[in-house]
Amino acid sequence: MPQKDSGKIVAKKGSTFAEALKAAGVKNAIAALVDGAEYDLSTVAKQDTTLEPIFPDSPRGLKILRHSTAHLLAHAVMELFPDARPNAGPPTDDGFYYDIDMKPINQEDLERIEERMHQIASRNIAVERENLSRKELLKLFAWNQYKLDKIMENVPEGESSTVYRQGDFVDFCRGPHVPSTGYLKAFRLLSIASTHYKADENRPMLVRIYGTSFPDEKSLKEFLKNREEALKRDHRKIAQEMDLLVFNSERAPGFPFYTPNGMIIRQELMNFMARLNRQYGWEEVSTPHIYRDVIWKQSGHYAKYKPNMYLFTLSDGDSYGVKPMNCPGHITIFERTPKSYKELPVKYCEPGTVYRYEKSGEVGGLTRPRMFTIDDGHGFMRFDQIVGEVRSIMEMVKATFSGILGHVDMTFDLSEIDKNSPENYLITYHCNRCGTDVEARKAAMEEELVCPSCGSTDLSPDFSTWDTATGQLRQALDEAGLEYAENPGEAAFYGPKIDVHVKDALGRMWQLSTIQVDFFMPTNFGLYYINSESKHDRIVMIHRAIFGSYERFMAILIEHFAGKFPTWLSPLQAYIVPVSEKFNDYAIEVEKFLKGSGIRARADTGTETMNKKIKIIRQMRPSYILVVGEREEQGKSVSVRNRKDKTSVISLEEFQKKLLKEIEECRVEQTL
RNA sequence: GCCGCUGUAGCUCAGCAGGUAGAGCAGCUGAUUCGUAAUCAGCAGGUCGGGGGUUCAAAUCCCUCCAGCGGCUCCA
Repeated sequence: MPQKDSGKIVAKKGSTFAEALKAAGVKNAIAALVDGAEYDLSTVAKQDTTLEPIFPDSPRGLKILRHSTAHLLAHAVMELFPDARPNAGPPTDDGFYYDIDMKPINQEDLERIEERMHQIASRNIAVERENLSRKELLKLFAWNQYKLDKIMENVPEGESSTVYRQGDFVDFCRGPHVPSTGYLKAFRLLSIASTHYKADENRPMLVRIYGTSFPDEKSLKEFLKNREEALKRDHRKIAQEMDLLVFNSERAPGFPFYTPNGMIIRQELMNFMARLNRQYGWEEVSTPHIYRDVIWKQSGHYAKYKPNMYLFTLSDGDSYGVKPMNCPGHITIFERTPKSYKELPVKYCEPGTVYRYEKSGEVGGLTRPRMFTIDDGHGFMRFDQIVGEVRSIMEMVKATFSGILGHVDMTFDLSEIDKNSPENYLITYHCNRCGTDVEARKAAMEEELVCPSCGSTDLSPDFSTWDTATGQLRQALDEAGLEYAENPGEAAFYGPKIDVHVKDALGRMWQLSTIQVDFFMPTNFGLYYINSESKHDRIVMIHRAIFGSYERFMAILIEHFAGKFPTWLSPLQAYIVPVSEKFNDYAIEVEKFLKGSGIRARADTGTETMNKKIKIIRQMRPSYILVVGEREEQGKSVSVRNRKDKTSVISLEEFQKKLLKEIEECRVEQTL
């Protein structure tokens, strides 16, 4: 059993951390924590040192374990492929990888490498840390340009750094690592991929081997089982089985086509959102999909987004762009009349379909399509209204996910400006000579920023607008009692934002909702309102989406529910099977009765046997299977089989009543 | 876009030391009328992703294009 926190352990001067832990009766530790820094167990205390053991089942320990397993991987590769040149092998969220310059390998090679890793692990070779001077390091790794690059980048002239050695294998590394290869027991190589050195297309291609590692076999098995489950739930596979959508790779690569079944789910989600929007004061509008290029120039999308847009020019010379975003359309509606401060906020929403050209290698399934529909909303408001509106949107977010998933496990990010690189953002600059304020995003400018009134180049960034807006987002989160992570540098260039992540049934986090404050576009479009002093004042826009996109959200729901949608979303709510042809009439009667109240019911009067029908319909994942025969016909009842294969006999009217209630309430669990 | 893998019937896949295609399911026809996870028989279905080349002969070998999948953020 892994040990719990064993309180304070002191390594006496001159003894190793391993000895100290042993003396304290601590077993299974793989490293030690001293003042927040991680150390090898072989570290010798320079003075009496208070340390904390790191166990492999803790987050820190797991990282170390996986990092060591990455070394083991490189070690095995070097034994099998002496020409290989390892680059980098870090731990990741659920395992590790190692990037190696070598000839492409196949699945068999992967198995051989894994086998060799087990061999090396069982040799239980000590993993030893050595401190070497820069010069020694460069000499040691003279054979490997990648390591040389790292040494030169990371070890200043005249300084030293560390390597880790296990037998013949040595790696330039900060560590810490497990004491010996024998600590690595439960690991598995998962896949072969490839990657450019430093993610730069112009640099050489490296083989990336992914793997994972756990403290024990049981956790590994669990992980692999989970992974397999995720594969089984792949939305592309289930969407195929349930006939929800198709892709036609020749006619429209990357564009989803919804079939009638898929459209049912999509439509239900849209209805759900439409209702919520009405409830929270978001008015639905509809905007064109194609615009003259002038609007894209004005919005700034051309400057930043042009390579991802579908553009065309007609024979009369007019150029058009298909919309990659909905905001310009909503702005066009908003600006049709001047607005008084009393009218704000104005909130428009639309299930807005956008088209974005994704490079061929980037498209895939519903998560990266080239066309998707955002449950988009743009609020136009005064500065002082941000907090209230953000809070209201947060309520919508909560209502949405607790309503659809039945529980809410969410995390929040507050993405802020990186004040060290103001040039990347649209901010105000204050002229130090004449006091004029000018707004600019320096990174997008070709010439130096000068004061528009006096021509001075002495301008200082003024973060006050950003600070206020960020403060308002923070306040909204605080007032809602939510915990959140603050991420400097993650803001959009036009304003700070809140991102919402939701956990699915497999424990994966998905970024869904986003709430963004925007100063940029209102400026570009010259949006204003008339304040109480009859003066023009600045409009602030909030962009928000709750599902994100219908496509992506559907994909996530498919995987979350493994296709077994709550009844209100299910394309087939009642599948009716007559016991034999004799009862076809009653089956049709049941179908008609249920359909009459809007239930998606289908009687199968085909010539197959009942058993076969039940078997085949399984992949369509109907909510309920109704078997009807003589008894049911006599008693005007149905034999109901739910998704857990529980059967019950109930009167037809009662069934209809209960089903309607289940649908009406968007119940996640079946009630029958 | 780049790298690797893959592309054979509606679906899942076999065939690939080169000798012009095969199975199961789905579909169609007929028989069967059946109480909760596949009744039986027959039929039909593919210019093997597109194009080019090598060859007497290409699904199979070579080139090229297209598409799908996994990666291309985690840094020693």
